[in-house]
Amino acid sequence: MGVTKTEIFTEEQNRVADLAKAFAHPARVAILQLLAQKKACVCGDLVDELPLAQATVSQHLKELKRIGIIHGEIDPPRVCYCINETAWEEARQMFGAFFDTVIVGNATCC
Amino acid sequence: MGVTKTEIFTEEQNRVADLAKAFAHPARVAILQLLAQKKACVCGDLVDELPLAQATVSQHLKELKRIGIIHGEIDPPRVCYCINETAWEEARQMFGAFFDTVIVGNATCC
DNA sequence: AATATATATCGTAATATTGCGATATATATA
DNA sequence: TATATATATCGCAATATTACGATATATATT
Repeated sequence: MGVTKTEIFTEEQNRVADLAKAFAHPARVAILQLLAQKKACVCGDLVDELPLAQATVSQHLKELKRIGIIHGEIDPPRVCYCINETAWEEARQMFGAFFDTVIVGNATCC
Repeated sequence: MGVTKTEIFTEEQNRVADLAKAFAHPARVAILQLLAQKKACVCGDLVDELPLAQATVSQHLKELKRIGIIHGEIDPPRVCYCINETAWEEARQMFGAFFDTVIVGNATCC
């Protein structure tokens, strides 16, 4: 169906999934890397760095904003995008906690 | 198009994106949590724990196997799934490194 | 006011994902 | 050999995602 049954999962599971979506496309990974390293901030610079159409980049930025991992500040006629450090920390915590739940070497069956 | 242009991104960017896909659906998050906490290992137990059809769970397991984050061991007629600890560590490293690339509080524009 | 610049949104096409019932497969047991 | 059990795969329908050209919007500059 392509329609995820979000209502049957916990808030945490849905949030982890949503945050993971920010990283689940190489273009968004590239955008986040550029923003994280402050190599680019202005939308147009991101478009220049990426081999994608302006409309496509804008769409990915919109998705990242929806997730909350970045925010944009209007500086007419430009828009400056930055990592939302609060959400970034939230993601770091969530994934960190997640990875720590595995007891390495504790395999009981396989 | 729904067709990602993987060839224009780096190996690392594509790998991060692929690993993130493992976490980018709440059902897969739930599966990984169950496996990580060893609350379930056998496919049928996962199906019992999740409010999804057996075919759907099997499909998610297949995707997780494709990514490499889990592996399955046949124990006829059952299949025991486990976290692939090597890939798990790879993911932990990759995301950890990624999160560390942000220079917190170093905003130059916004 | 007209124009240029930067970004967002619209519309559309192609492909991917999600979900499930039905069915296939493969092994153990009667 | 027939049957039961567990899992995988097939086929389909609905929805989501990705990508881009065209266009809209919004602000500066001439």
